[in-house]
This record gives sequence, C-alpha cells and structure tokens, in this order.
Amino acid sequence: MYWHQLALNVPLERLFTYSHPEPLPLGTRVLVTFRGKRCVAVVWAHTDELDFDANKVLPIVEVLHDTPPLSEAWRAMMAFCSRYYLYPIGATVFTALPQGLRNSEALSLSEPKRWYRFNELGKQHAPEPAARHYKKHALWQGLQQQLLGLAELKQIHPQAGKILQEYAAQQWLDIHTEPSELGFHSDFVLNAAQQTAHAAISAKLGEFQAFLLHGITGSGKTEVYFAAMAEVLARGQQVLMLLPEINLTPQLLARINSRFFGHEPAVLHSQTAAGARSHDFIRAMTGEAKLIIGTRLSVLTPMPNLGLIVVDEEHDGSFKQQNELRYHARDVALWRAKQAACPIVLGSATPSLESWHNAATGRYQLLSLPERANAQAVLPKIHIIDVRQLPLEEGMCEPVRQALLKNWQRGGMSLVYLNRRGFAPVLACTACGHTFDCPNCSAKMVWHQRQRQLRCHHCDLREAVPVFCPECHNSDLTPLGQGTQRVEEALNALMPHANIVRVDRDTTSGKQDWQQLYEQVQADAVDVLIGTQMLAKGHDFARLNLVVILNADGALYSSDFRAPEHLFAQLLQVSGRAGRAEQKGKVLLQTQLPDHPLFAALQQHDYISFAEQELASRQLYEFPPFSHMLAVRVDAPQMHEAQQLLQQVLDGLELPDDVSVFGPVPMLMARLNGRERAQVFVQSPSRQALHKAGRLFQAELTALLPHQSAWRYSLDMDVQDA
DNA sequence: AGCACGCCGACT
DNA sequence: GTCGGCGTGCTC
Repeated sequence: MYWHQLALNVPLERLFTYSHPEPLPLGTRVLVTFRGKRCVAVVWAHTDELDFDANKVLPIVEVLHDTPPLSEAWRAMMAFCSRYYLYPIGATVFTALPQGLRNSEALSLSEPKRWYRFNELGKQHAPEPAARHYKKHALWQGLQQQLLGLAELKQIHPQAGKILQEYAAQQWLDIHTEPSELGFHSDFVLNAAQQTAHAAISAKLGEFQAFLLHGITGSGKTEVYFAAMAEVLARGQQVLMLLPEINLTPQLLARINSRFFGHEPAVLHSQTAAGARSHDFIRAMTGEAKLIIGTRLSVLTPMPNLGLIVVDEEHDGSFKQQNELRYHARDVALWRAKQAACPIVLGSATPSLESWHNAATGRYQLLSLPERANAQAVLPKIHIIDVRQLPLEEGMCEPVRQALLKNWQRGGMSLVYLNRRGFAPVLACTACGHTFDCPNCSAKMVWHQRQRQLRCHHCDLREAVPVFCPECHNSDLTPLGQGTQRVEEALNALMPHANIVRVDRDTTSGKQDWQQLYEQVQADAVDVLIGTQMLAKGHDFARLNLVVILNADGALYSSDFRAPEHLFAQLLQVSGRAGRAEQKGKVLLQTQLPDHPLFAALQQHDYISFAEQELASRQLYEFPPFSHMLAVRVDAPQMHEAQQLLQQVLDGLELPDDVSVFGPVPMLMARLNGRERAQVFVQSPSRQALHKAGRLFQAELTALLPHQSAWRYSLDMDVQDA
C-alpha cells in the first residue's frame, strides 16, 4: 500500500492521506470518500510517514483517467498562489479547475476536431454526384481539393457528417487532426513604432522578459500583440492572452479568428458554459489549443508549451479577484512567464503605477507607441470648465447644454459621461435635509424614477419611494445630484427631436442590448449617448465627436489613494472615445477643482507627467508601489465587535520591524448585507516581511475565531481598494 | 465548508 | 419525559 497526500476542496491548510495499492503520479485526479461523501481530490504528494492512526487511512475509491495528471509546473503555480495569497491549497486547486473536473461525473469529451480530404482511392472512385444535387456536388468538389473541417463542410452541405461516414466506410478519405495550414493573415503593415516594439519582443522569445507596452488610445497595441503572437504560434508554442471581461467581445474573437486561421482558440471566462470550459481547459492542458484567450481565470489554466503571455489593459481592476482566492491575474501571469521562461507583454494607455514604476526602475522593458496609428485621427481637445460660479441645470452648465445642442444641430454625435462612482442620485427632503440610507449597508438608497423605487446598489434592497419625509413629514422630496435618468430627461427637454440613448446597467445588460446599440450607432440613429463607466471602455463609435464629462470630482475626495489613478485612466479613456476617425473630437469637463494638476495632465493627454507626480506623492506616503499592502478584514454583526477583534489580534502579535499597521478602521462600505466590516492595513517595503506578518495574522485569527460563528475574516494580499 | 456531537429550554 | 437550539470540534 502506498500513502498519497491529497488536495481536497475544503478550506483547510492540510492535505489528507489516502492509500492505494499502486503509487499514482502526482497531479492525478482521484475519487475518495471524505466525511462519508464522494468527492474528487488531486494527488499532491507521496509520504512514508503518518502522524496519526494508520487504521484511519481510507483507500482511494477510483482513479480518474479522463484527463492526464496535472503537470508539475501547474502544481507549482498552485502552490505559489496558495502561499502568496494566503489561501488553502485545496481550495486554490479547486478554484482553478473548471466545473467538469471538480466533480466525478465522467467527462464526455467531444471528439477532437478533424479535417477531411479525398485520398487517391477516393479521387478515383468516389462517384461525382449529379449536378442537380448541387450541395452534395460542391462537397465532393471541396474534398477533391483541400483539407476541410467539419464545420466548413456542414456549411456546404448540412448533412456533411452522414456523407463523410459513407465516404470513410469506403476508405476514400484522408483524415487529419490538424489542418494542413496553420497561419497568420496580415493585411496590416506595422508602422515604425510598432515595428520597434515588435522587434524588441521578438528578440526575447524563449527567455523571460517583461515588457510594458505603453500606447496611447488608438495607437495600435493590438497589432503589436498579433505580430508577436503569430511568431510564437509559428514556433509551435502556446500563447495566453488575458483581457478584461469587457474587452472579450465577439468582435474581438472574430478579429482573432480571421487573423489566425486553423487555430481554434480556447476561450475561457466565467460566462463560458461549463462543458465548453472544461473542454477548452483540457485542450489547453494537452497542448492541443495553441491560442488561449480569456479573462483573469484563464491564467490558472495548465499550458505545457507556453511561449508568450499578453495582458491587454493591464491596469484594469478586473484582473484582481475580490473574493476567495484573491489573486491578481497580471501578477500571476508574471510569475508564470518567469516559470515558463517566456516574454510577457503588459499593454495599456494608462499603465498601473506599479507597472510604470517597474518600467522606470528597469525591471520591465518599456515600449512606447506615442502616436495614433491612423494619422488623421487627431487627439481631442479637452476643455476644463470651472463650474464653481456657474449655475447648473440638472447637473449641466449652460456652455455644456449649448455645446450639446449645437453639436446635434450640426449632425454630430455626443456622449454624456457620468462618473457615478460614489455619487448616486439620492432622494433628499427639501425641508430638513434627510436622506434615505440603506438599513443594511453604509450606502445611500438610489432613486429609480421609472420603477418608483429606492434601491440599495450594494445589497439590492428595494423599497417604494416614500411620500413623506419620515423625520419632518414634509412631502417635498427631491433628488440630489443626477443619475443617467435625470440627465436623459433634461436632454429630451432641450432637444426634443434628437435620438437620445441611455446606457447603464438598467437599460443595457445582456449581449443583445449591446448588439442593438451597436446597430443603432452603426445606422447613425443615435445623436446622444448617456452613460457611465460601461461606455468608457473598449467601444468604438466612429462618428462620436463630443464628449461631456459631468461630476468628475467625486474621486478626488475619496479616501482611496488609488482613486486619482483610476480617475485619470477613466477620463483619458472616455476622452479617447471622441474623434477616433477623421472627425476632430472635443471634450468638455465640468469641475469644481479646475486647478487640480490631474486635469492639467489630462488636458495635455500626458500620462507620463501624471504618473510622475502621482508616484512622487506615493513615495512620500510610502504607498504602493513603494511598499506592499495587505488588508486583514473581519466582519461581525456589530462594528465594535469587528474592530475589537482586530485590535485583540493585533495586540497578540509580534510583528517584524519593517512592517507597519494602520487601523482597525471601518471599511469604506462599512455595512454590507447586514454585517459590519472593519479592516487593518498591513504595509511593508519587504514582500517577505509582509508575508510573514500575513501568516501571523492568519494563525491568530484561526485560533481566535470559532468557525461556526457570526464572525468571519479574510486576507487580501496586494489589496486594490484601500 | 459541512456535519455530527453535545448539553440546556419549551412542548406533545 | 422528548425535540431542537447552535457552540465546539473534526475531517485522512
């Protein structure tokens, strides 16, 4: 009997020992009985020694052979993630596995893709179908000429499957598992800056090097990625491309498919159906899929032959998971590139300050695309409007209203952008100033006029709009600030015949909604778009020539030290929506803080000077990237309990010298779903020291907190929302 | 995380 | 006398 230590899907730091008559390779998936239940486990280690009663060791029930064992390299990555993000190894492994590999039902793996052509026998003997069976004839003709995939054949003749079976039975077919041609179309010529960038990446194939590709909006970063990807694919290696959720659109996939023919990309994101995800996971793991494209979770896919990683929009917050295993896909990708000894390209118009700092200190090689690829597309002119003295009507000053009106009369298209983060249309009493707060969360209830409801945007509590103020019984209740709905109404009044479309989570959520919107915009049917963050990213509206930004200031009052960084990225991005084609664009930005240096840099489209001024202040306060930060959080029914518990933990710890602690403090969103949340920030210039501190916190908290209590804790390494 | 074991209040 | 509350502890 051989003892195997298994990783199980439980939130425990330990492995569990099971026996099997034969030693099983590490990484093998097995079926075991755990606490009387059947579940899947992964062989993690072998051992000769037991630290408990040998009679308690259970046998492995079944060895699953539907997948090859998970590789050593992949297990090393899991071990790294578990250690670095302070999350149990078993739970880490099972977050990385797709649903199909987490449970024991045999995977029904679809047949590997095949390509068909007549062999010599077929060319001689397969009878030419009569011309009136034109589809069958076309199929017959196609098979004479070249290798064709089943999907293509079915397009020619819907019954292709059946006909192929008949031909195959006669031994008339050549059947291949790969198309004869894998290739790369390029109708695109790289400009000088793109060529320089590509040459730099090209020179480092086969070794680790991190590149930061800083390219302004519209500078053609994607073409640089594609050129590098084509080269790596030609070497027969795998390419991983990570994208923020919002950028993974059918349009992009279509673009990739038309570029890299014969490569069926594995597409991995949370929206992919479970079956397809398991399938693509296995195709990546066996090396069959050469091109792996997906959101953050795809970085956890095994890839035996990785030759390049691309992280597009590397500054995007969606690469950080905000629950459970709180990994940062960009950082895991860097670790992976090092492990696989391959280059990694981080691309952005507004890099995260962490990455910019790494480029400045030489850890990353900086590649710049300083000009728009389409020379006619001029950067929009950004006007800062001081609204301290101007009367606002429904949140808009007169110059803004006039500009929108004029642009519509001239046949232009406008975008009104509301940075609603931290600024919601809340209902207030005109007499006593009472506002309606969510009883469960430390958030204001948001007014939804059409539904006649107040809603909490954090716990989704919904209430009817009250008629009287509960404090002074005044019946004159009016919203503060402006949401998209109110702006829409104000603009409808201003230009009654214009087509005004509102884009927010209420109107545009599904794929169809976006599709519809695109078609409308394509058909020139939209005069004004009103929207929030959703509109800032990834969408090209060629005719758009005026962008209006309302209430940009909220973020500048935020206590999050990253707020200005995010605001700058967002504003630059939304400004870039204006004038992408030949039309010159214009941006109007309303602010109460016209002298803020952030706006001066924005006006010059100058990320670099913004980054430098921001980094200087980060250095002053020893914030990241000049230190590393860990958040330790506790939630409890009452805030004082959460804070007391954290204080108690803190008092019991002997922390390393170069580690400093802030807090405990209530979280920004102090109340969520009826629970109160507090946190301490642990900070250190040394990763090791911070990590050591994290371990100490973890140990103390597990010792102090009974599991089945109303109190919970979590650790967030490299916390993003401070 | 689950799930059982275990000691104290209101019920047929 | 039991049914059931959730505090404590364990899982190979």
